[in-house]
Amino acid sequence: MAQKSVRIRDVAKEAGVSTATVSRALSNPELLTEATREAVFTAIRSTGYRVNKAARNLRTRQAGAVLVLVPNLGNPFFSQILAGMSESFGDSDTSVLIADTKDQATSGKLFVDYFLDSQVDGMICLDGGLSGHELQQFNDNGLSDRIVFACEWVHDSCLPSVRSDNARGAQLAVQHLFDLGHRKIAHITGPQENVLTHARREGMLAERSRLELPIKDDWIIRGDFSLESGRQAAEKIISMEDRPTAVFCASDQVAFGLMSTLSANGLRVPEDISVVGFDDIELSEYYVPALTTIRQDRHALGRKAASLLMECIEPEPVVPTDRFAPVVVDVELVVRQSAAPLAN
Amino acid sequence: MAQKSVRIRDVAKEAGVSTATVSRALSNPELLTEATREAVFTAIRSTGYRVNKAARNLRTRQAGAVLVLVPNLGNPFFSQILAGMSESFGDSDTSVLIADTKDQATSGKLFVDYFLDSQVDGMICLDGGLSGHELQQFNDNGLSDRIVFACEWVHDSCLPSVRSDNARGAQLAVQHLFDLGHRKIAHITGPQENVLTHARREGMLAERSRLELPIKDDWIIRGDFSLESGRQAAEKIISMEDRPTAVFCASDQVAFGLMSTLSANGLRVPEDISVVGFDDIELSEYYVPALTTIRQDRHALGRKAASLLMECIEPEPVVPTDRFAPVVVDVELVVRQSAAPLAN
DNA sequence: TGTATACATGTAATCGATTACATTTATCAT
DNA sequence: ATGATAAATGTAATCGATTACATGTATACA
Repeated sequence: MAQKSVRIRDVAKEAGVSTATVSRALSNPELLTEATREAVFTAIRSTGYRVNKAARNLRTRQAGAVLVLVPNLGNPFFSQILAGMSESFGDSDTSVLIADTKDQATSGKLFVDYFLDSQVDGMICLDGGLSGHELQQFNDNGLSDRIVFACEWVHDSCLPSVRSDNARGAQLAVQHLFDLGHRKIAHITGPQENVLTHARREGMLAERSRLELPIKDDWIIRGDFSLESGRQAAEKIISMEDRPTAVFCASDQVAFGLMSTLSANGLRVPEDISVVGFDDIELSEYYVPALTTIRQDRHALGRKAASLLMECIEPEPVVPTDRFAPVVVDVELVVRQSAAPLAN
Repeated sequence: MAQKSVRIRDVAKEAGVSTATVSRALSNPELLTEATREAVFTAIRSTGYRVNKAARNLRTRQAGAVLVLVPNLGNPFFSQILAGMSESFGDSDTSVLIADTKDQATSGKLFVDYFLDSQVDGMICLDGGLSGHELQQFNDNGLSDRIVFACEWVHDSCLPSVRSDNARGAQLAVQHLFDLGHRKIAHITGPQENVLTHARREGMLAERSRLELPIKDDWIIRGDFSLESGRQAAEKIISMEDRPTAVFCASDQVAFGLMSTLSANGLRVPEDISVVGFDDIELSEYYVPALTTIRQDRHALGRKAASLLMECIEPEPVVPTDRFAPVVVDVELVVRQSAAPLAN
């Protein structure tokens, strides 16, 4: 690639040892005598040697990289997760490839190809909506032990995953609204087949019936986590004859879309309608009004997913008995201004 | 990596040709007879052969990957750019590594290391704030012809770059406010050393003097593109005795931070203060009020940066005479609700 | 027919690091 | 002193694809 080419042989010559010894100094320093080790490292420094990753990868049959599949990079929700991951991968000099599952340009390529082309050793998938076909391919190629799901997961597959306590989040949201006096609580869901949609919807329904709140079918409005779906939900709500007084949204983005459109139609948040989101992305604090929401510890999600994956793809993976039990990360209610006591 | 190991030799045997022929079928199909080519591809399909990238990379001294340096992945501004890039890289099966320059976890690693470790062939840098030290290292290693800047760039370096017409954007913003009757126009800048800060500030100053608008030093408020800096700027503005009637912000995020805090302090946008942003991220349309802003064609920026880089790192790079002239992408004023006619 | 030329394909060296196995040296018990 | 054992290091095969060079074959032209 570059013009320089200090090879391991050059270092060996410089240090007066064999290439094997140099290699060992790098990967198993404890096998060497203090003295030789020193000599090798001195030679490495004086020659400016850097190991050639391609050669190493070829020989060790590893890629030194992992793939992270993100449903939508445009959603700022994901950045902190990626930061958490790079923290865990940090020292292991594993590179992180990021692919957007919604990206038209790359959609021709199957994700299993990254493995088959020996480009990555493992994958963290933030998209629970992988097609059964894709998953089947992972299975067929014996790759399913190199996948970790984070945030989302695949319903009733037993792949390892890290996730927030979604049901608990939904419960906190509904309870908060209940405590503020609200009884007519609507919910804007995520996309229909999504596992998060399901977990949050069930959590909210459970809490709603525990509190014996009235249930109306059209207070469950289908969305898809996007700003635009929040806008559409707002239009539905505006046109209802029996309007809810509060709305729990499956994501902060939905809440923004909702509030924006309510406001454009003269409905004030929180005076006329209270709104609670889910995620607590950075912007939530700076929206008008500041969004009351459920905080996911995105950094922890990323960090844990990364270390879980590293355990899986290590040469001698530790296989704890509960390998398939999802790692669940706590959520937290963040009270701001978008939900207020019911006016009467 | 996986257990399977169909090697090029296996394909060759299956097709009754030599490994060289198989290799040629893949990289220079036109060298082969129709018949042999067919035979090879049939064998490839029947064996399920996939080229081993590590081996190819080792032999060709290429990495088949590029690095994209992003100043802050949490800023949704960058996602569309990445999408644009992956569109350009799409067919060339180049992998894209993304690194966040603000990422603590990776900050120990110098970016030049990615090259020296032969992990990437080129780099697109969205951060003009690379230290002189880093840049020097690229020079020292003869790597400066493998870098393309996008959005930001390094002042007075002659590295190729793709950028928006920032001065024009600033001009459009000021002119729009002027047309609405505003004369007292403030500006919240980006970080002090940033090239965008400079370009936009100068653009706004030029337009302001062209229109013979009053100039007050404390109407130029230092920010850093972040939500938080918008909040701080709002506090300064609120406490001014001679308040501007309109504010042009160096980024949408700043505008959000600003509006959020103005609003929390009882100042209405746009009735009391008009606000114009810069970027047009997706959320701008859904803020309350919807943000009037300068749209950057992020997709085009990404697409062009990627193809520019590909030209640079091709085996026989085309060296157009104007290699160092920045590629400039048009901007556009998007009128929404955050800027309104001056009330009097 | 013979020779020059272009074209298609094969042979084998090569990219640079890792590691199984071999060898040497040091340590220790008998 | 001798052999056994462990520790340190070296030798050389290997990972899998690419490609310079060699070889073989077909075509054209004299």
